[in-house]
Amino acid sequence: MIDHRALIDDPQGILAQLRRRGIDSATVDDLTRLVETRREAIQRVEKMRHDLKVTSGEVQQKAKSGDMEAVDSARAQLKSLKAEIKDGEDLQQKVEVELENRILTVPNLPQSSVPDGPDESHNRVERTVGAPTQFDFEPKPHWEVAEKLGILDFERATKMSGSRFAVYFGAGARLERALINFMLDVAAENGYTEVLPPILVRREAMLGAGQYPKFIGESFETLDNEYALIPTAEVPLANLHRDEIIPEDKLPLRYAAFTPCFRREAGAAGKDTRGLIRQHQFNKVELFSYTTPEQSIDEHERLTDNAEEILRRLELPYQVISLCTGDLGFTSSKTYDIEVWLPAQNRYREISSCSNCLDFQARRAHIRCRSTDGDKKAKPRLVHTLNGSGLAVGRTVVAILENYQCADGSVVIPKALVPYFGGDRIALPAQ
RNA sequence: GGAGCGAUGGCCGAGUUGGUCGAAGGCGCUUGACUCGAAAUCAAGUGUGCCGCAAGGCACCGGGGGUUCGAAUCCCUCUCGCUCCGCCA
Repeated sequence: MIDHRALIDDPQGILAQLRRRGIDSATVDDLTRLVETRREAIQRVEKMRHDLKVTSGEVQQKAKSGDMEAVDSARAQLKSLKAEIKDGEDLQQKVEVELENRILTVPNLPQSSVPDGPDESHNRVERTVGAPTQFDFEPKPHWEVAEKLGILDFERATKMSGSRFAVYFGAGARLERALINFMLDVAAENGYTEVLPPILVRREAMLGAGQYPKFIGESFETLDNEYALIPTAEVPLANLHRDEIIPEDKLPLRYAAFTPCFRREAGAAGKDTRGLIRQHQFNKVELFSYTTPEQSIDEHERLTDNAEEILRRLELPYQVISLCTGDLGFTSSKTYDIEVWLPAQNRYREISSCSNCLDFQARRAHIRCRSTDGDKKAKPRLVHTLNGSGLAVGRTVVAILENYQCADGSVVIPKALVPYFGGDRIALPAQ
């Protein structure tokens, strides 16, 4: 959620930044008007409440002195004031609800270093690491590799769950598990505290993380609508410090969480229907940082590098791109996508997305920090939050199966993963 | 699932015949005095948000709603916690 104070202080500045994301001036004008209406409503109500308070005290004095006639007439008078206040409060609440509803649909302001552009074709490649894997045979898509090895079964998954699900068998299940452990260990080395959070959360948690109300249609909920299945561990991690004031010397706080993630993929009908790329349920290790406002720009680079480190250690070729304003996620002020090379698709595909939300999530979730050195009178400030996949596990399996496949159909296990996997190759099953 | 009890400031804990209570007291913390320094002692200060240029004002005693001129205090409801019973692992 953007800062509504800023709409009064610098509406032109806000408009200029939101324009880059395709928000028109009418929207900003509406919001600014609402903010001002709200202010007027508050001032009117507070004035009346003040009068009520003072006069109410006088009633007590009169009652004490036994002047019951004066008490009765004051009561009648206050009763009508009370009714006026009630009307004023209703109006104020109406304005505030409307402002809230409107402002919740406004995306975060992009950082100046974010490239402009309407769609992904304007994303900027920041760096490329490694070169596309070379083969002396035609590399197969991962689902063919996997089915031949007997480690992934998409058809049987439909028996219990329908499309966009997979069953892992044997070495496949083991590979997924090895990757999870490997990623969590690397995260721990980099200073992240491991967290195993609930994956069923209340709607307020979805709101706090910025998923709701915008993406209600993307989520799975329980039948009573009491709980939502998390679409990413970002949701529980962003709510971890709800309503807290964190001493600044504790920041940055870094967390890594392995969780399953659940997404309807409502807008993706027909896309990536084969294989592990786009599933309703997938595993992910998520990295999350809470920082002071001063730290977040640097932390964004660090967090992205921590995610890249997984690919470097697995010796998988990748590139890092900076999303343009039109491709930026709702809550993000700047996002780096890490894309891994997939030989069978002959292109790079997203395997991680690292975003700096600045104070956008913190404002909704009431997460603040306070200076710890000297200045005890310092006002609490909103923290900055950052998140990134480190990495999407299923897609990492895809990348390994495709990049490490051999002509005979077997798959080599990346060296860094051998101790976790307990072997250096997935061989074809004996006939 | 049934019955009962509870939720107050960083922590502990008063306040529940409604009235000046943002809230006693203690602890903790900050600053000052004393001290070579520390401890002890003494004094003062010590929540958050919103509106306001400011002075100041308004709100908040788990969340929401109600009664009343006036509610931390009364009523309803939700969430969370504890105790007992039942049920399940």
